[in-house]
Amino acid sequence: MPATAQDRPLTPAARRVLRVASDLFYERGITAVGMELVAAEAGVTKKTVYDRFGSKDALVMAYLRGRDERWRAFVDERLAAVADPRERVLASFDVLGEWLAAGAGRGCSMVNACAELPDPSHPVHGLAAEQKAWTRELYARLVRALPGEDAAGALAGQLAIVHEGANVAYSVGGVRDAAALARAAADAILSRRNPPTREV
Amino acid sequence: MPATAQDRPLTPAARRVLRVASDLFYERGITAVGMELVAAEAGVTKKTVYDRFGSKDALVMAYLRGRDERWRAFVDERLAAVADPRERVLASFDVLGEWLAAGAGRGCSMVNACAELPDPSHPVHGLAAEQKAWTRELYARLVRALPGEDAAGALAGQLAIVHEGANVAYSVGGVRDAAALARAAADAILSRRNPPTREV
DNA sequence: CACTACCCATACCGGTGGGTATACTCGTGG
DNA sequence: CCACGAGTATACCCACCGGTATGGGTAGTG
Repeated sequence: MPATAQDRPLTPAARRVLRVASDLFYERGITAVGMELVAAEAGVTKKTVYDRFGSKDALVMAYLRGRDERWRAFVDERLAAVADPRERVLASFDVLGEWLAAGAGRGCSMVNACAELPDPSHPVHGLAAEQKAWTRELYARLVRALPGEDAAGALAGQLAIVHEGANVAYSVGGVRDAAALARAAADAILSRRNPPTREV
Repeated sequence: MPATAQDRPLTPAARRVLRVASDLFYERGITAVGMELVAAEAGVTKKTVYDRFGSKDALVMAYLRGRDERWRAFVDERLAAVADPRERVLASFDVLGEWLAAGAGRGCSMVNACAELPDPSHPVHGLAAEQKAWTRELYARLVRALPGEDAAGALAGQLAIVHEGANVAYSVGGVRDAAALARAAADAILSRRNPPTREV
């Protein structure tokens, strides 16, 4: 394991740097934000930033990992409160809607990062793929909890696509009710082989 | 109208520049590709590039407009060959699959451009929003052709989201059969209120 | 006490990138 | 015949950016 990936708890200054960098990278873009700005905004010297994180790439990875962690925790927490398996699938889109409304309307940080750092060998792409796989796995788990569902893989793939699409439609297309539309789409997808109890 | 938006036919050198720039911007990213490289790759001087296009932003806009035009023409041509209204909606996802397979796996140029140029006042965002609106309108038209469909708007929004999601799932998530999954999702969405003739 | 971890301040370097300036060539059409 | 549009070639400017270097300060701890 490379020494860059320190698992030691972050120092106070490093926490400030990471918090500021996360906001700046997400809202203004990774390439558009220089290390000088990050340091200044965090009330810290550039040297401190490089002492703690080593490089801009490493700071970017920390930013993306942190955001992803917060997102997963948010989803897990919200979905745990929903009992009905079918409703839990649909609730995931309400969660997305909440997340989108709370954010800066800049869409998925992973998608943005992949667009900004197009080199496929950049670690960002691995992280993004992993994140998308997590989403598919999430839906696979949720779908398997439905009564008598067999083709969990295909269904999960479809739901993940709807999920992704809502994100883009909201941020790039300006579709304010993207999450609601996505929920409706998911409802239709589920109703195909797995109609809600007592539907017409 | 600003003088920058010249409608005069492009000179041969300008065409070469635009073609080369389109490939480079799409495959390596807008920010990562400098004007010097574009000029060199097109066998042209930087001065020529600036004489023809005025600025990098203008060249980027021309690139995006051209790509969008090609995409729309491709869709229109392919869909015109499909007679059945319902099948035509589904065929739009086959068209997307073909387009994705032929491309460099770098996803939607509009989404990428918005990620790379996050300033909301940048003209790219307007263009991207317009493009997404076109997609929704496309699906609205296709849906209105279905027998007895009333809620065309909501359906079109859902289909557009699926469309967008397939694009992202393919390029960022590495889901090779994203288009097929999207088609299946669209089928489910349509079957909700508009089942195919003679279904179980 | 000395050592280490953490942090501040400032200056610097090499590379790159968007954009401009100057001066010359060549073909075409009024 | 000459003016003009298109293009070549080269050099240049300036700003910014990732990253480094040096050097000093303070608090906790064995």
